[in-house]
Amino acid sequence: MIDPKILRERPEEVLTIYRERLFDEAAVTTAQEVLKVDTERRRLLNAADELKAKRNAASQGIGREKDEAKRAAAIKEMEGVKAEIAALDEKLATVEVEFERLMLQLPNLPAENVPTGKSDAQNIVTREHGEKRRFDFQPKPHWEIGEGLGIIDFERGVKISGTRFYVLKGAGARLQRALIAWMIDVHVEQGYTEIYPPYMVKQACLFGTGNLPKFGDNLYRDAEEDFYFIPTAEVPVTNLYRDEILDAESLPVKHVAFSACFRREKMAAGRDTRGMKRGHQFDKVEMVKFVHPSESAAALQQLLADAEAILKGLELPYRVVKMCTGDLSFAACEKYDLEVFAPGCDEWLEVSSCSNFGDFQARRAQIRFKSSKDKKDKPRHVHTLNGSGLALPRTVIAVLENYQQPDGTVRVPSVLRPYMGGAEVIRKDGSPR
RNA sequence: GGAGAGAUGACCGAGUGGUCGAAGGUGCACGAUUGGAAAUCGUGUGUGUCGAAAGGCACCGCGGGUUCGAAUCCCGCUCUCUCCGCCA
Repeated sequence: MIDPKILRERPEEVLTIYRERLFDEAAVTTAQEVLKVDTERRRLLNAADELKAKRNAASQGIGREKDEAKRAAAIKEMEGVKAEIAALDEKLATVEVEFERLMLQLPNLPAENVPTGKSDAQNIVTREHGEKRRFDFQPKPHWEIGEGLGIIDFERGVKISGTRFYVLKGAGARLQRALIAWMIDVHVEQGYTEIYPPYMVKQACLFGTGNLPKFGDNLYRDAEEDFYFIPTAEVPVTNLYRDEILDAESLPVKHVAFSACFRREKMAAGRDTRGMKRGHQFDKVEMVKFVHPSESAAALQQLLADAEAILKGLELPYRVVKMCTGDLSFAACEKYDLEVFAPGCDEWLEVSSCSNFGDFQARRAQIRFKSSKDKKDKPRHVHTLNGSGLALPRTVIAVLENYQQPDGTVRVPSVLRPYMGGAEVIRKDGSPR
């Protein structure tokens, strides 16, 4: 949620940003409605508060009044006031619900340094790292490598769960598990505290991170109870401190969490159906930070570097892409993607997305901080950031495709060998078919 | 799933219709005292919202109701604890 005060005090500025930076006319319209509703809201609020002040004063008087006749008269008068208050409160409640509903739909405002652009075409490749490997044979896509080695079973995945599901087996499953364990270890080393979060959360959590109300059609949920399956560990981990006031001295708080992620991918129907690039369920290691507002810009750069350390450790060629305003996600004010090159499918795969949300999520989730030392310090919203470090299936794809050999085997990246029982090469494991 | 008990500020705990945003204690912060500390004494110590300010309003698990007035009464819900059942 953006700060309602900014919208109220500098409406033209906000509208211009929505129109000329985000190219989001729906947001412009919504913001204009918010302004109207807000004016009405404050009018009703002031009127109701005034009457309540009158009632409270009178009620105290009634409590002290000994004269029965005067007492009865005062009560009689207050009955009228009571009805007026009830009427105003009812209107106010309606207006407040509307205000909230609209505010939750407004996207975050981009940071100043975010380039203006309408689509991903205006994104900027900030830097590239590592050379694309030169092959003296035709590199295969991961689905061929995986099936050849008997470590990915697409057919059975579809049989038991349907399209967009696959099964990892033997060294394939182990490779993924090795990556998870190693990545978490790296991030812990970087100062992140490991979290094992619930994979199912209450609806309020999704409003907190900004997935709801706008993106509900990408979420799985329990039909009977208030449970949503998390689309990313960002949701439970960010909500860890929902409705809390953190000690300013404890910032920055840095967490790393591994979790399965569940996404309906309805919007992307038909896209990336081949291989394991886009599934309904995938694993991801996620970093989440809660920082002082003055430090979030630097914290984003560090977060990016922390994610990049994984790709560097794996010795995979990657590039850093800075999102332009039009490609920024709903809740982010600044965002970078990390794309790894997969020579088999011959494309850059997005394996990480590192975002600074400013106070947007903190405002929705009411995550604040205050100094425990300085008594005059008022609670303020923290800034939240998160970034994948990294998304698993695509990292597995990149490893398989970049480390493949002409005979169909795959070398194990050296950092993973200790996590793979010392194995240096993945060979055909003798699958039952 | 069945039965019972409970939910008040950072924490403990009082409060069963009126000056209660909430006694008392602990903790914490600042000050006094001290060579320094402990002990002691004093002062202070929630959040949100509206307002230029003065100040107002709201919040005692959550939501509704009764009343001129609700932390206190009524209804619904959630959560926690104990016992039983079941289970990884």
